[in-house]
Amino acid sequence: MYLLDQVKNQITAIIQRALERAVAQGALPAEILDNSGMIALEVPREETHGDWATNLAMISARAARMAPRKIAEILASYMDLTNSSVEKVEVAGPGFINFHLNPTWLNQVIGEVQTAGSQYGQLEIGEGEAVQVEFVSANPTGPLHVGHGRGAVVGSVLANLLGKAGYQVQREYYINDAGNQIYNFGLSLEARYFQALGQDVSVPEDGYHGEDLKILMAEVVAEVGDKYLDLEPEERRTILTKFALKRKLADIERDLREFRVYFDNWFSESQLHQEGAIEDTVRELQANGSIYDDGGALWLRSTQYGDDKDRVVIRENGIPTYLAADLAYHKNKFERGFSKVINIWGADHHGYISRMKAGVAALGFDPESLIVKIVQLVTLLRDGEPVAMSKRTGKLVTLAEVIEEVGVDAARYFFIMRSADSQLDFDLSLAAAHTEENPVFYIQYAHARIASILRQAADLGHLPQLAVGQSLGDVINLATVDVSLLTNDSELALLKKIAFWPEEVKVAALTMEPHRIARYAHELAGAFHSFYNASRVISADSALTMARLSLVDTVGIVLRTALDVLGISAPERM
RNA sequence: GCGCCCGUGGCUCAGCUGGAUAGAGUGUCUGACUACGAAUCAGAAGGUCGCAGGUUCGAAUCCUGCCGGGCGCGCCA
Repeated sequence: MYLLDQVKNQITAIIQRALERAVAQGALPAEILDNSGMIALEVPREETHGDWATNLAMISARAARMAPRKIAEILASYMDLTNSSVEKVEVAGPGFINFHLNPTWLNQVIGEVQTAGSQYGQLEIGEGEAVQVEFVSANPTGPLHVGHGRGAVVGSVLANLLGKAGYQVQREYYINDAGNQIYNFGLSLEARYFQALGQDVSVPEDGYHGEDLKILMAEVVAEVGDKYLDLEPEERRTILTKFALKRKLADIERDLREFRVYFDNWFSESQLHQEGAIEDTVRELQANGSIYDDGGALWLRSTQYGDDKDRVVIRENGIPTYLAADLAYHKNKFERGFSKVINIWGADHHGYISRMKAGVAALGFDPESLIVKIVQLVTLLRDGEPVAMSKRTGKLVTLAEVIEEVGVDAARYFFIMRSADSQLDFDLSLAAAHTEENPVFYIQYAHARIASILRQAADLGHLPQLAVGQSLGDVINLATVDVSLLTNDSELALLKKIAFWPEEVKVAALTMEPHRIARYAHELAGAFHSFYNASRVISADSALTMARLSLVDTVGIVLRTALDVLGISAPERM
C-alpha cells in the first residue's frame, strides 16, 4: 500500500473511532452511524483548509437531526490524533472537518519511490483480470489519417494505464478485410490497374480515390504488366485485393509502430467468415429467439435490449451485414474470457453502440462489460486556420504526414492532452513549435533539466555519475540522506505531487480517462520548475544538497513513469 | 424530428459519482539569468461557468426545457 493510502486510512480510522466513541457516550445519536460506511475524504481546494477534509457532518445532519457544524465540533472533540500524521483538526465553513497533516508524512515518499522505481504507482485494483482494448481498427483500404491518430493514442495510453492499474491487457486491432467495402476496394483497384495500363476507366463513384492505390497499381503493372488483363474479373480482383490488403496493412502497422502504438493481436474479419462464425452466431441467435424473418431478411430483435429499432443481420440477398460480422466478432471476444471488452470508436460510430450492446446481450453476455469509449473528432489547424481536407477525393492529411511534421512526442501529447469527449483542435504549427507555447517541451524540459543537474552533481563529486535508467538509490545509500531537510513550500508541494501519483493512476484507470495522465505530467513538471527556481539544489550545504538531489532524482523517476504511460520520450538532453 | 458529445476569462481547455473564495496553458502587462539549462520562474489584470427553471443546507457539477456548435440516425462500414 502506498503512503497516500496509508494516510487516508489513518484519517478514516480516526473519524470512525471518534464516531463510535461519541455515540457510545451519547454525544451523538446512533443514527449517525448509518453514514459511517461512506466516509469520504477529499482534497480541499484551498490550501489553508488543510490536506484532507470530510463532509461527513453535513451529510449526516438530516439523519442525526443536528446542525452540521455542531456534529462536526463534537466529532472533532472526540478525535484522538496520537501516533498519527494528523497535526490539527478544525471545523470550518458549513461543517467541514479539515485535517492538517504534519509535513513529515512526506519524508517517506522519496524512499518509497526509489524502492519501487518504475513500478511506483503500479496498482492491483485490476486484480489481474483479463481485459481487452480494441482500437484503431481502420479499414486496410488506405493510409491512416489524423482521426485515426487520436484513437491510436487514446487506445494505447488507456491500455498502458489499465496495465498500470493491474489489469491483464490485450491490445487488439480488428482488420475489416471482408465484406462489401472490400468488394468495392477490389473494383477501385481494378480500375486503377486498367488506368495504369493506359485504359480510360474511372474509379467507381463510391470507391477509393486515394493516390496511394494509383501508385500501388502502377507498381503491379511495372512488375507483371498486363498479365491480369485476360483473367476473369473476379479472379483479377481477388489477386489485386489480396496484394493490396497485404501492402496496406503492412503500411498501417509500420505507421503505428513509428507512432509507438503496438498490438498484441491482429484479428482478421475474414477469419470469421472462413470459420463460419457468422452463421454460427446467427444460428445461435435464431435458436434463442433473438432473430426473426421479415421481408426475406433476418432481423435482430435489438429493441428488446434497448435499441431504437431492430436491425438487419442477414440481408434479403443472403449477404450478412456488418453487424452480423461484428456480433460474431464480439462473441469471439467474450469467449476468449475477457471480463471487460473495451472498444475505442470515433464519434461517427456512436450510433452503433446501442445495437452492439443489444447484440451482446442477446448473445447472453453482460452488455455492461462491453465498454465503448467514443473519441470525438479532430480538427486539424495550421496557424489557427483549418486545414482543408476532403474525404471524397481522398485528400486527407495522413498520420504519417503529421508525425513527419511535428514529431511523435508532440503528436502523442496533443492527441492525449484533452478529454476524449471534447473535440480536439490540433494546431500543427503549435505542435511543431519548439517554444514556450508547446506543453510537450515544458514536460520534457523538466526531465532534461533533472538529468543535467544530476550530471552536474556527479561532475562536482557529490555522487557517482548515473547511467541511463539508473536512479540515485542504485548508487548511494539513501539511508544516509536526511530528507527531513526538505521543508520549504516548493519542496513540500513537489513531494505531495509525487505522493499523489498512485492516486492519479487509480482515478484515471477507473474513469478510463487517460488525458488525466497528461495533465499530471504537466503539473509535476510545473511543480519541479517552481522548485528549481526557488531552491538551489547544489550548494555548500552538503546534507541539504544530498536531500535535494534525492528529491530531484525522484521527480525524474515519476516523470519518466508518467511519460512512459503516455508513450512520450523522456530526454536526458534537449 | 430523435439520439450522443460539447458550450467555463481574448484563444485552447481542466474541473462534472454536488461542497468552502471556479483553475491551467496561451495571449496582454510588470519583474527575475556575473552560480545547477530563461524551452524556466514570480506577480498582475481578465469569468453573469450558453439561457431559464427545479432538486438541496450547498449546483459549473444532478434533473427539465430552450438556444448554439459537432456527429450520428441504411437490407453502408
